[in-house]
This record gives sequence, C-alpha cells and structure tokens, in this order.
Amino acid sequence: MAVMEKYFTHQSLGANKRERTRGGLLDSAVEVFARQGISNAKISDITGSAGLANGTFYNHFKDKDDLAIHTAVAVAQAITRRIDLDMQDISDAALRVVIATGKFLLIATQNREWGLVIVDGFWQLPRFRAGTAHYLAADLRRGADQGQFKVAVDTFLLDQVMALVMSSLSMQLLDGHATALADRTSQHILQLLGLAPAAALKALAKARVHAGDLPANGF
Amino acid sequence: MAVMEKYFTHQSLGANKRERTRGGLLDSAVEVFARQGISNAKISDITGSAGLANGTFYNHFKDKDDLAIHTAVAVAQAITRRIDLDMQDISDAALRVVIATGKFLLIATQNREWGLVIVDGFWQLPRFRAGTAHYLAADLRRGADQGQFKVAVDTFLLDQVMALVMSSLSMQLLDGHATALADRTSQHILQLLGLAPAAALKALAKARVHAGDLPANGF
DNA sequence: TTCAAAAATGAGAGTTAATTCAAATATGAG
DNA sequence: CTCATATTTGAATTAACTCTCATTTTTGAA
Repeated sequence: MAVMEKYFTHQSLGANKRERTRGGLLDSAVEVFARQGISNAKISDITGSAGLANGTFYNHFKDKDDLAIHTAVAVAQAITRRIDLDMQDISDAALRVVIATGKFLLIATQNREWGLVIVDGFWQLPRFRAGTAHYLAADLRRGADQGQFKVAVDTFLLDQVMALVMSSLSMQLLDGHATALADRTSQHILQLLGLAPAAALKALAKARVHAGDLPANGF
Repeated sequence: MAVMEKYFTHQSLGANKRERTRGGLLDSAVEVFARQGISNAKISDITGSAGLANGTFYNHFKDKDDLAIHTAVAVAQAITRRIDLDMQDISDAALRVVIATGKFLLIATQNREWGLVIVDGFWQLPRFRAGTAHYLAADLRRGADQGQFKVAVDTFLLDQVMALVMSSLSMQLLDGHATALADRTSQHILQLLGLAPAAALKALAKARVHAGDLPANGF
C-alpha cells in the first residue's frame, strides 16, 4: 500500500517543475477518483488535495475526462510494465497468463486506490481499453502461435479476457471479498482460450512454483 | 426496433394515471440515457422528452440514479422474462445457455436503445447486477446439477459470465461490429463453465436448430 | 546573479442543474 | 355529475462548479 503512495510524485522527482506538478495532480487524482468515483470528483477536490490552485489544473489537462483517461492509463501501464518485466524469463504462454493475472489482481487489490481507478476507468473510458491491452495481446498471440490457445486473437478476444479480469477485480474491491479469486479467474481465462479444465489446473499448479518472490503488496 | 418503442407506455395503457406517467418517464429515460449516457442526462431532458413538467419527475423517482436503476432493471427484466418464456420446453442446460445468450444479444443489439441502457447500467449500477442475474443463475444451477458444468455456482461465477455477455454486447453496440459475436460469446461461456471446446461446439450446433422461430428484431 | 520565459495563482463571471412548493388541474369512485 | 383526492405544473429558489485571465511568483540557463 505505502509503496505506491505518491507514486507519480516520486517518478518525477528529478524532472522539471512542469512534470512535478503533473505528477502531483496524477497522485491526487488517484486518491480522489478512488474515494469519490470519477463522476463525483470536482476539479477543486483534486487541486486542493494536491496543494495547488484551481487554475493550475488547466495548465496540464483540458478537463476532468482528460485527467481521468491519463490517470487510468498511467496506473494501468505502471502495473503491466512492471509485471512484464517480472516475467521476462517465462516463455510458456499459459503460465504467463496465469502469473500475469495473479500479479495484476494482487497488485490492484493490495493497492486499493489503484484498483478502483482501473475498474472505474475501464468501464467508463473506451479509450482506456485499447491503450492497456498491449501486453495481454502479446501473450495471447504467443499462446496461439505455440498452439496452446485455440483462438483467433483479435479485439473481441482481448475484450472478453479483460472483462473477466475486471469483473474479478471489481468484486474483490467492492464486495470486500477476501477470498482469493485470482485462481478461479485464471482458470476461466485459460478455459475460455481453449484449454481443457485439466490442462488449466496444471498451469495453475505450475504457476504456484513461481509465486515465492512477491513482496506483500505485489509491487 | 419499432416493436418496443414506447414499450412501458404501452405496458401501462390500461392502468391509472400514476402508472401511465411512470411508463412515459421510463420510455423517455431509455431514449435519453441511450443517446447521452446516464451521467450526461439531465432531469429536464427526460421530462421534456416525456412532455411533462420538471416537477413531475419527483412524484415518481427520488433522483436520477433512482430512475437509472429502475430503467435498467425494467429493460433487462423485460428481455430476460421474455427469453425464459421462449425456452420453457428446453431442458438441456448448455443448450439453454447458448440460446439465451444468442437471444439476449440479438434483442439487445437490434433494439439499440435497450442495449445501450443495459450496458451503461451494468457497469455503473452495482445493484443492477444482483437484480438481473436471476434466470442465468437458474440455468447455471441446472447445468451444475446435470453434471454438465463443472463449477460452483455463486455470485462470482454469475459475474464472470455476465461480464462476457456485457463485453460482447458493448463491442457490438459501440464498435458497430456487424459480425455476429454471439456464437463466440456462447462458446467462451460454455468453456468457462468447464465444457471441452468440442462439446461447446456441439451445443452451438444443436442451438442452431432451434433458431428458426425468431422475429427479425428478436422480440 | 540576472532576467526572460514558464508556471502558478485565485477571485469572480458565467453557466448549469437540482429541487421545492403553492397553485392549478385532472381523476375516477360513488 | 360531483367533489375529495391525487397528480401535475413551472417559476423561483438554491446550490454548485467550471473555466478564464490579469497578475504574481518561480524557474533555470547563461
């Protein structure tokens, strides 16, 4: 949780004032969007929480929607980039899908504000989906090439898989489900991709071996 | 399309004034929510389109969210009740899932306003999900009892299946995809539920036999 | 250190909508 | 047809919030 508080502020520590202010706005946006939802958030809530004047907002973003899309994409990319790095030495596509799903759900539930921003942004901002499916697409194509996944990899397939992940995240965040739904989610995804239930379970088991090296908050 | 224009007005034709006005508000809400989205709709857009004064709204609904939830649920229930009636003589659970999915997507794409209201409501109104999964839950339980579906039927499973249907509907409505995604959606659902890809395809084929009796707009 | 350019400020004009409620109107049971 | 009741009306009230811009402050390259 604490690791990524003020994440974008920290990211921009060396940069020029413009970037630093922008980072502060992104961090405040995460906090406010998570607490109130995008639609209930006022510009002044965000600038206030960032310790900035109202007018400053407009030096950086066109309006609230502009900020919302940048915030959601920035958060999602921070997570997916990180996961992809962690998996550099894993080549089996099914295994990659299970590990990525597990890590994604872990990070997004442990860092509640990030999870809420992602869920909110996913449903409300169509542009968000296209900008985020990048790494997932690569893994699905890999699995199709390896012959593990018996599917055509296209936008529709990406959307279906993302919908499963997002619905899972949403339930864990909103219904306060402590139960780890990550395994069931991964299993659903693999079966959707054409793996037999037995094969899906085997991939889940293999993934558990790799699970030792995670910090408590996943990041 | 035309069949369900002013649907709720027609439903309430015999009833007292209160019900008729309420029906008019629901129909206008469908129209306005579909055109502008729930969050951009103003109360006055809806009363205006219904030919009513602003104040009338408050005799019937607490606020916009109250109206939104009632509208989305009413639309979804009209569709699912109808589908359930159409399937009274079908007992095979896999077949029921395929047919229900196909009919649902057909109706919701052919009657664009209804589809848009459902999609919008699904993601934005948590209460909507619980109120709508009723018939789906019955079919999943049936399949689990029959031993076809190898799953535990709980809220999470319902959410996962609904997420697939909604993501499919969303793509067909927003991206203007003419391609029939219903079959792929059904296949994903059945495989998620534990059917092998071959068995899923067999159920799809069986469903095609039952497909002759649909009016063009599905309703 | 200097200073032109960049960035931040914040008060207020302008806009927009939600909601109330006293008065007017319509309803439908008898 | 009558009239007590239910419903509708819409102007007025209330409450926000967004976005602009003239001014002040800060920045960082030279």
